[in-house]
Amino acid sequence: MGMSIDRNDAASVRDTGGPGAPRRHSTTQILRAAESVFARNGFGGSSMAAIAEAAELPKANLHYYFGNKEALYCAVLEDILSTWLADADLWITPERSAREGLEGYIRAKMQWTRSRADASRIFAGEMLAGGARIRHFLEGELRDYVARIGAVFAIWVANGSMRPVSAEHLLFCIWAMTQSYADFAPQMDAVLGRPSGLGPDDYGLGCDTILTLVLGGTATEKA
Amino acid sequence: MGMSIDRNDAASVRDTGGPGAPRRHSTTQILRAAESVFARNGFGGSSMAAIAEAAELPKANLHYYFGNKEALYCAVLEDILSTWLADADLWITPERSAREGLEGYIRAKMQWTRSRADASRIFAGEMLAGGARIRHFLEGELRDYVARIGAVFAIWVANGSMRPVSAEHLLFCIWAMTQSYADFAPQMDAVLGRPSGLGPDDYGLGCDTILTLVLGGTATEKA
DNA sequence: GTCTATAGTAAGATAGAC
DNA sequence: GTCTATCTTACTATAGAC
Repeated sequence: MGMSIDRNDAASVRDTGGPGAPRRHSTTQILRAAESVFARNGFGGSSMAAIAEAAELPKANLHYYFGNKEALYCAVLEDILSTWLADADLWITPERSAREGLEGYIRAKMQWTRSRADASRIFAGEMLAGGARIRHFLEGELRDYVARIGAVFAIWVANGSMRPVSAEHLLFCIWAMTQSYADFAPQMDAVLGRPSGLGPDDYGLGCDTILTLVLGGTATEKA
Repeated sequence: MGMSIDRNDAASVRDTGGPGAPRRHSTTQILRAAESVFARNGFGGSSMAAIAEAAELPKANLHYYFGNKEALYCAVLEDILSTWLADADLWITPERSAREGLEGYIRAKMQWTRSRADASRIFAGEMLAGGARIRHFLEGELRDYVARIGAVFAIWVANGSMRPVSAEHLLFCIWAMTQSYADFAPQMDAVLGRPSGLGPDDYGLGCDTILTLVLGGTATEKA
């Protein structure tokens, strides 16, 4: 009467790398396809059939692995949120100066936006929809994260390397600017005349512009 | 064999204020409801039934006035785009200093975001979806608008009231920051602990933060 | 575990009475 | 012009063969 390892229940299978490998392959394939489809069409605008086609898998497999559309969408969201909070604890520390910390954080956020553009779009779409499905994240982890960063900002202000600003609103601004390079990409492509998307130089100039604003607006000469 | 004025074709009826009044009332009602529903659910996630219910009108009336869902959505978009370009020509002028012009422009954009939050969300949603329906706007009017503003920025740089920055990227940043106060409202509500939405003080502090960044990063002492 | 076939439902759109 | 009833399609989800 030990635990059955191979029963037909999606949640129970261990990711051992052996028998779980095909499952891992399928779920990864599905999650990847779902991220791409949800990013463009939002939750309501995406069909399970479209995701199945993008994943090159029969429609029924999606239900086998994730149950229903809502659960699949939430799985995609969870995957995104798990990477969203990275980088701050690395860069926003009392040991660094405001200038050094903010620059590192902004560059890291910009890199996240570039490497995970669809994730950024799904996050934005969920916000437009009211954010009900990530309430626990917004009011819990994210709020704590902002408080933690705010505490470091306060230290930077105290030791004179940062001008006093609202930590919350400064972060809102940084997130808005960096993520807009994914969320509003069509606008930028059109204005800059890049029919096939922005290139490294565009992201570089965009990042420099954000740094100019944030450092110019917050860092002191001492920073 | 003259033109028939009162035939049952939606496009042919003049908006004279007399017989056209009920039509105007219905179309306004529908557009208002559609803006609210599309803002939250995107194009694909919104149903004609939901819009009809919000407009307190039978579903068939929507098709009578707008033909189909796509046309209704585009009508909403057109209405939004027609107000999006306002304010720049008023504030971004060579006669003003960089500081004065940018501050006026940013305050106006922030006011637009507050008064037309759903419009901002629909614009964002269309961008997430790829922006195919507003290509002509992005590549035409918007691009010209950016070029016009860029010319004034160049003058400001030349007369020493502005530090050299990329006009395009600076505008991207300003739009991203101001519009995020509508698009990402749930995030801000959660982080700031405002269950019933941001208040005037929050928008004031947000606007001040944006001004600190933009003016601190671009305006010279001379501005 | 994988896939085909299908049940059940919701959506866009229209016909036709009033 | 307005609204009810309905047609047709597309979607979510599942049953059941393999």
